[in-house]
Amino acid sequence: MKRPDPFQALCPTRRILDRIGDSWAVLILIALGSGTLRFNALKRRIENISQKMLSQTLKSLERDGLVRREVFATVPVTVEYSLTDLGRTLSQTVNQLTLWAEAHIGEIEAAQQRYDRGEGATEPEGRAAGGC
Amino acid sequence: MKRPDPFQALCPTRRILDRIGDSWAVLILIALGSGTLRFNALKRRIENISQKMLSQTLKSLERDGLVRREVFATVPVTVEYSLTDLGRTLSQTVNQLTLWAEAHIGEIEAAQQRYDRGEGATEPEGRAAGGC
DNA sequence: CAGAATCCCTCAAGATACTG
DNA sequence: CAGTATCTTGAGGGATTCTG
Repeated sequence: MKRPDPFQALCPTRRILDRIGDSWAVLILIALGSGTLRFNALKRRIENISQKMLSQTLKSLERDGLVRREVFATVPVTVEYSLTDLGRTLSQTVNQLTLWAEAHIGEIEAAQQRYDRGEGATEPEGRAAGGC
Repeated sequence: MKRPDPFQALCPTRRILDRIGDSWAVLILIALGSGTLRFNALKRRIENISQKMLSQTLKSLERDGLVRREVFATVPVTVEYSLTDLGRTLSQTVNQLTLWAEAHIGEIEAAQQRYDRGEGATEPEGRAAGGC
């Protein structure tokens, strides 16, 4: 049997990779990883996301079966978003990535400074490394 | 201590996530995961990548300390690319993602069809439709 | 509150051509 | 072979406005 080849542009696996490539989608997955959230709560949680991108990304995540959308007929209407079982497994996998990032961010920044020092970096760099 | 918060736009962790978001970078990481490759070999391996994006992405991966570039003074010149130790650990982490993708592509495609069909059903279908 | 619909504009990526 | 240097485009995303 043939395994999916991510190097071929039309490969389904490639499509998943592209979804991960969507920064907003990943942030939503992470945000919902710690529990159900309403639309505006999600918007407040993820700094700088526009409501357009939020609703658009949520819709495509729902379409992929990763996020569940529940509407409650209150006044005004209430909409809750949560991860499906499938979404939860992806969210956990993505979390591995953020763990890697947190563990290795220091090495990466060190490498960058080394690199920039080797090439024609004429600017006196004053960047502070470390957490947020 | 303060943990990195990926929801803040300037967070280092967010920058790593964005790097993963770079589809070409991920494909290069995967390609080099199975061994050293020369520039044009890499280009042949990854369908549809332009030489511009290849050299550009390689440069930033090198800057991040993920990829090692070695030049041999042959005629014409030979350049070999390989993963650093750091790059290898990231490549393996990314591989988890492709494994997830291969395992769940069927569920996702089923969900999409359900959604496109007027979002009536809620039954989880386990049928696999993947494969390139 | 939870979105849909518009306009608008940048900038990332492709195509092409040239070089050491 | 292994790149660099321009030019051009188009679609992704921001800002804004409107609605059930």
